[in-house]
Amino acid sequence: MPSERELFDQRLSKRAQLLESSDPYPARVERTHTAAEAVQAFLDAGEVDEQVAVTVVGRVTAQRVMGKAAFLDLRDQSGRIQLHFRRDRLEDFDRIDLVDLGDFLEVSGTLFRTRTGEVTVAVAKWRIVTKALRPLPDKFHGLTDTEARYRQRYLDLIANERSREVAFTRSRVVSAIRRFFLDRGFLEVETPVLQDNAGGAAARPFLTHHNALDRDLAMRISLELHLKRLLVGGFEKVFEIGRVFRNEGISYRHNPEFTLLESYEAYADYEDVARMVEDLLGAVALEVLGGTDLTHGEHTVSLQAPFARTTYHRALLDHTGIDFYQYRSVDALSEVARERGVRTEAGASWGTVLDALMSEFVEPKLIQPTFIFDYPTEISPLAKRKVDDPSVVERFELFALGYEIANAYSELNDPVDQRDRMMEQASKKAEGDEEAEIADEDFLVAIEHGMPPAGGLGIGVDRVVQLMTGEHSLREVILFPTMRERQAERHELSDEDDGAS
RNA sequence: GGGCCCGUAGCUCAGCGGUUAGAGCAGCGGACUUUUAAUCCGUCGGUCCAGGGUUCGAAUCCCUGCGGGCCUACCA
Repeated sequence: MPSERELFDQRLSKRAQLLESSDPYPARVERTHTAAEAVQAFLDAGEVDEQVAVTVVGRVTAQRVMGKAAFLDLRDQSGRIQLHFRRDRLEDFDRIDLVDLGDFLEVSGTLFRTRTGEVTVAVAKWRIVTKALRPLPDKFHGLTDTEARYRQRYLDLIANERSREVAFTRSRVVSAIRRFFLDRGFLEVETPVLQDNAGGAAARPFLTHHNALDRDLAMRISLELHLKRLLVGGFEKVFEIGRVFRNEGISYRHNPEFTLLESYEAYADYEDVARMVEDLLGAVALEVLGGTDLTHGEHTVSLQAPFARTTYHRALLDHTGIDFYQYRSVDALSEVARERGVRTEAGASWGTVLDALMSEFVEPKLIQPTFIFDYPTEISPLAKRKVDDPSVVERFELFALGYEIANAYSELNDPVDQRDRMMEQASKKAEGDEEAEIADEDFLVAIEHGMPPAGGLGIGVDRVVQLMTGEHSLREVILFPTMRERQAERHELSDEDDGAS
């Protein structure tokens, strides 16, 4: 019955038939072994047929029915195990007609090895524990339609081993990061997602509204300003792994919500943080991959410390021949940028033009992990100035495979300088720069009470997962990436009568 | 945002101006008690993304829209 409607109705009617004698959705199921454990138990018991009894549960992924016998494949999270049903052993053998691919079964029996060598459950007792109403993707070709893979990730996870692997790797990356910080004595905290003002990064926020308070709120774009308040409060090492939201374009490198790690350590500076980042990435790679080398297409990247280091000024000079100290005005700088084919927008600031040059000529070349130190003050309003050159700050970014992995500074804790720089950002914002930093008065008041010298760090966790998995698109490492709204869903089949047909 | 490509059965795909749009898998009926992409016979199944246009004739060509992918630009 090929139309979606017919397939659905057919399964509904099987469900109704099951209901006559049993519950196709029981709350309680038995399980003595996972699929993998069952096979192992058979091996451990000396591979004697029909000796080891197991009860396994899982989803039916293949059926090979032969009149008086049937083989079904049952899959659980641990793997797959084959089931053998025989008419001469089962009074309810014919009920396998009510089983469809995708149903969940609870099966008890003993283990044996088939003629072709596969460890198999000789089924003595079985029942359907979840009746599925919609068909699964093609058992052989799987699900390849990228849109369907993202919109219906559960189908992707059923059909594609790789998608499961990436999800597992992501989980391991996050727990490795968390363990790294906890082991170093950092306190894990959670700070507000809903805020008066979204600050701490150059990005546009999502805006929302609290009805009871009749108050507009913004969703956070970074974790920074609240974590620093905790430094004021006396915590010396804090970190947060949390979702942030940026109201910007969507691409294979950008999702409107992504996971950011930020850490702050009192009495450390950015040099200390750089060493910590080397340790962190090495530790994560070791735990997730078992080594510090990883291959990405034609590139082999080594996360073995120490990473290459250069400065913003040096890197730009090396890759473009531009010595930005020679071009102190926006106009002069824009002119050389234009000569090199970098178009700059009308209201672009000096720092923005520099950043455009870096993005164009330097960052794509940074395949091996490379620290870029000492950023222009103008594009780093929350970082502490270098003592010997106030036009640059103690800030580094770490690049690998051509994209930014980490961003860190010696945190600006002079409240007067901070206020001045926030006001400068605020006036840019007033002039129409939507990504300029806001002046957060509450934050300024906080640091006016004294924030200890500290090294801060931000890492895009999704990017680290990309690095570790070798996935090209961010959407492959985010289980449910943001998608455009889909109109005219044609999936609403269930509001017909649910028994009959 | 710009450029290129894609959208046909539940899934994977063919058909690219000419009868009534096809195949494999899945489904349904039948045969088959150790199969594993089971096999064999039969069979059901389509808003060819949507709307408009060109044409004697459109899944096929053109336009618009919707959705997606890749590349590119900003951010992490």
